[in-house]
Order: sequence, then structure tokens, then C-alpha cells
Amino acid sequence: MKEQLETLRHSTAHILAQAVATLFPGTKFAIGPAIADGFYYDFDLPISLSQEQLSEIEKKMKFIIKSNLAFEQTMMKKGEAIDFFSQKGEKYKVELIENIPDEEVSIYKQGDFIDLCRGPHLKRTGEIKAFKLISVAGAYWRGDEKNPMLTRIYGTAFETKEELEQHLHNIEEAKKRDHRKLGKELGIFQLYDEAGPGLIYYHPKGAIVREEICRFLRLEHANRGYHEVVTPHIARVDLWKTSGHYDFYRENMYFMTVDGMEYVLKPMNCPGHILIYKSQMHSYRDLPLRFFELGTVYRHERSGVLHGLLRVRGFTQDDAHIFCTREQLKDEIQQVLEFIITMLVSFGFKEYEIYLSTRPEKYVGSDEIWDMATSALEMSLKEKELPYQIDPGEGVFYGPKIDIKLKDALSRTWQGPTIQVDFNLPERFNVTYVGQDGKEHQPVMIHRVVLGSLERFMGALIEHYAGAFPVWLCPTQVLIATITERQTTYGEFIQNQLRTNQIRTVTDFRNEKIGFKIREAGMQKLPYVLILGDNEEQNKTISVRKRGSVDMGQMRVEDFISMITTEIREKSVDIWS
RNA sequence: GCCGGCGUAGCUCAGGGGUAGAGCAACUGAUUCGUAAUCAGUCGGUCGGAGGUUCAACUCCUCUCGCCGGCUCCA
Repeated sequence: MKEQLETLRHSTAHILAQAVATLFPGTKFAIGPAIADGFYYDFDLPISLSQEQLSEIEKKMKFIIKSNLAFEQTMMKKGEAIDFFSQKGEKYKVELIENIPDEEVSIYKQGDFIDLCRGPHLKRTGEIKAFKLISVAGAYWRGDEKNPMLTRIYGTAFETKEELEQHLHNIEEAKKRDHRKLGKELGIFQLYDEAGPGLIYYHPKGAIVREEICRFLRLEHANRGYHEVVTPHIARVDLWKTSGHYDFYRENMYFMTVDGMEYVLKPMNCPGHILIYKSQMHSYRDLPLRFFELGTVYRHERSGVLHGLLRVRGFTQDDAHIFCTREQLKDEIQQVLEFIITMLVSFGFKEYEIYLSTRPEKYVGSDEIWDMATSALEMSLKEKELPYQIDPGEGVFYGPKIDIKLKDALSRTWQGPTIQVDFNLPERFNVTYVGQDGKEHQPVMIHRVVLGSLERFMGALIEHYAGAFPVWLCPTQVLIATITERQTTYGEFIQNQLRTNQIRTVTDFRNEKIGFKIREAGMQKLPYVLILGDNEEQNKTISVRKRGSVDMGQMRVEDFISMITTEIREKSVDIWS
């Protein structure tokens, strides 16, 4: 973000704070930074604030802007500042100052509003031309849920009114791509109150999309030497005690007691794959051994975090566990990275962020093995020349990981693909292989998903394509629409030809105008509509209309079949919206 | 889980203590039409659920379930 814009937004945040100070005496102030597309300020308010009150605050802010107050900076000795803010009861500010290492702290003042702030700021409040308060939300002080919850007001500001309008318009447009809205409109999936939150029901069209993705995944995994396995949805609690999930993951697990025995609905697939590995002795010659499963898992996510397909309680991962030697680790990681990137590209994803998460405070295993695994991950990223960021201390307790985050329509990021190195489970389950030396050794395990969960991936995919899937994924690939009922027989003949060629085809022989049929097809984002009238029947042709109002004119049905078949086979991601 | 908001017909939404509304969809009929909405009629609701206040609650209050925006947490 441009520094100028950042300053503008930060200054707007200060004006917001001043307005709140005037309107709600007794408010304590926390922090108010500029963020990606605006700013926020966190307050400890004496009252609870609702969305409607934002316009009242905006009004006050406009008054402050009009008053054209100067932003004045002064420096204060740390002790002095602590006294000053303590006197005002500003406990959050005092806490902030105490954490500043310098001797002096910077204070900004506009009118009678004084705030701890590094700056920089605009010269005067009057420089703000275009801002809007967006929403009010709760946020924990310092982002820690053990701390009190503050009231956060989000807003945005731009240099011109036009830019502000454009931004608000963009958000409205993005909302039209929301997978929850499109999922319902296009008949892809639905959630049902009576069935429980976070549980997805794929409708027939969604099931087709999902199945196409699964078929593709199975093929690609087989091509890369993975062995597909299938494991049960429940397992005795003992298995989860051995794995450590019972101790570390219990609040996310579903339990049930049957015949006096306790079972767990699986939250992960790893223990199952380990059982399969351990069913026989393995030589170093067997490694790497890769078990793949489209494994459906259930996790009790906290109610407030559920979000359409992107965050659910039951989902299917394209999960695999690779058992390999330490020497093979880097090579395996590289292959997985390559696999992931290839798949993302084939689905048309260009925007994703890669993170390398390193050793957290609590961890198992030696420093030496952590360093080895972390550098294996990092070297793989470097050699693939993939740009990445480091997420320090964000690794799992059992090992470091690479996460790839996909973006939704509103640019919120969601973790999809991940590669995690694990030293813990092989230890807990006493997983071994016989080495060249004839002795038992412990393999390293890699947990990895390529798309992540099918649910989340489909959600991201719907938003990515705004519901207009590439033809190979489309539930309906071709609609045959007749001009009058006279062409019904010809339409059936055409449909038969397409179906014989495995093209998913539906017909619209209703007594409706062609414009009406085309409109419906357009709203359903169907890629091709074949229009049949007397003209086509006489010429033994079809008129082809491609998604996005493109009239391709008349052609022979064989030519159309060959064209669309190629498009399907190549999984063409050519987008025409 | 926490903070704030919202739940009215299959869908999108209006209404506001005194007989429940529109558009689309569905159904019936007419129309047989050339590239994003043909016309007319009909059907459709325990106003998310449970308590309470009131002569009277869809409307006010309490609880509860679900959804939305955030926070925290994650595929």
C-alpha cells in the first residue's frame, strides 16, 4: 500500500477515535491501525454499539474534518506518558507504552484529542476527502481470547470520492461471487438447519463437480505412485490415545459409546494409514511408501467460525501420508510441491500465498531433526523458486509445515494445500523399517493434502470462476433449446449423439420463447446452448451459443462434439466469464 | 466460544400490538415464437422454535436454534 494512503487511513482512524471520545465519554482506547483496504480502531466502550450508530459517528467525524484541526506531534518521557495516560484511566495505552523500549514516546494531538501514536499523520483533519465506516465487530485485546473483548469499528478512506465509490462497488460485485449464494442458485450444495451446522449436502449438480474433481485426483495420485486406501469413519478411542489426538485435539472430536466401548469419529486420517503401514514389515527398499485417501473427517469447529463450504465440520481431504527415510525427505517434499502447483494451475488458480511455518514454543523431537526438516521444506521452496513467507513459530508441535492459502471473492485467505513433516506419530506408533544395515529405523512421515478439503476447494473454485466452471467440471455441459415444439424429435436425436459421446446434456423443449430459454441458461452459467429451429433441422446443423453471449453460428453436430470433447479432455480453463 | 446484527411463501424482500403482502418460481390455460424474462388465472405462510407480557403478539420481553460480519482457532 502506498504510504500516503496508509497515513490518510491512519489519520482517519484517529478522527474516528476523537468522534467516539466525544460521543461516548468514558471510552478507553486501544489501537487503530491502517489495514489492507481501510482502517479500524478498537475501543473499550461503556455501552454496546450497534451498526446503526455508525452514521451518528460518521456525522461527528465529518464535523471534525470540517473543523480542519491540526495533527500535532509531541514527544514525552516514558514515565511522564505513563502518568498522563494512567490519570485518564487509559489502561491499554499504558500497557502499550510499557512495551515500548525507547525512553521517549510520540504523542499526537488533534483538537482536544490526545493519543499515543508513532505517526505519521496528515497535517490537518481537513485533508480527508472520502471515508466511510463499514462495520462494527468484537475483537479481543491483543488478539488473545483470554483478554477482554473490545469493540472494533472498521472503516475505509480514499484520496478521492470516486476511489471510495469504486471500492464499495467492488465489494458489492465480489459479493455476487459468494459461493454460498451461487451454490444455492446453481443447485450445487446446501446446508440444512435441521441437519446441523457445518454439514454439507451436495445436490446432484454439486455431486457431479465433486466427482469430476475426485476422478482427476485419483488419476493424478496413481500416476505419482500413491496407493489409494479406504479407512473407516470411526475407530476405538484407544487408537486416538496412542496417536495423541485424545490429549491434544479432544475438544474438536466427536465421541460415541457403542456396546460400552468408546469410539471416535475420525478427525484425521493419519492413524488409519499408520495401521496399514504397520500391518507388515517394511524394508528401506519399500520407501517412500505413499498412502492416499479421499478421507472424510469430522471436526467440532467452534460455531462462530463456520462459513459455507470454506469452514465446515465434516469434510473430505485429498489426504496422503508418505513414509520415507530422512534422506528421501527433501525429494519427496519437492515432488509434493510440484504436484500441488500443477494441480492449482490446472484449476486456473494463479493467486495463492505460500507460508513456511517453523518451530513453535511447544514441540516434540530434537532440535537437530527440526532443523533438518525445516531446511528440507525451505530448500524445496527455494529450488522451485516459489515465493514464500515465514510464519515463525506457527508449525505444528510435531513438525514444521508449508501452507498454501487460497483467496475467496473478498480476498479473505483460506488454507488449502499443506505439507507437514511429522516425527511424532512414527515415534508414538513405533513405526519402523529395516535399513540396509539390517537394523530397525524410524521413518519420517509427511502429511500432505493437495487441494486441501474438497469442500473448501469447491468453495474457492466457485468464487474463482463466479460459478462459470470450465466445461470439464460443469454439471450441465450442453443445453439443447428448441425454437418451437416442432423440433423436439430433432432435439432428441441431437441429444442422443451428445450423450453417446459422454457429454452431459439436458434439453429444454418447453413451449417457451428462445430468449427465455437462453436467459435461464445464462443464469445457470451453462457453457453451451444449442439452438434448434426449422432452419437447423433442414440443414442438419445446430446453432451454437457459447457462454458470454457469443453466437458461434451454425455447425455440424460432429464438429461441435469434436470441439467440446477436446475442451473437456484438455480440462481447458479458458474463461469467458 | 466471544462481540454486534439478522431469521416473514420454494427464492429475493416489504410490512410493524387489532383479518399476512409483492415480484420471481410452481401449477392451469392461451400463445408455436430465432439468441438474456409472452400473457392471464390459480395455489402457496404455525412470520425459525419455546416461554412470558397483553383483551389481543408476526410485531414487545426472556430463553433457545440457525445464519451474516468480525475476533480467536483451522483443511
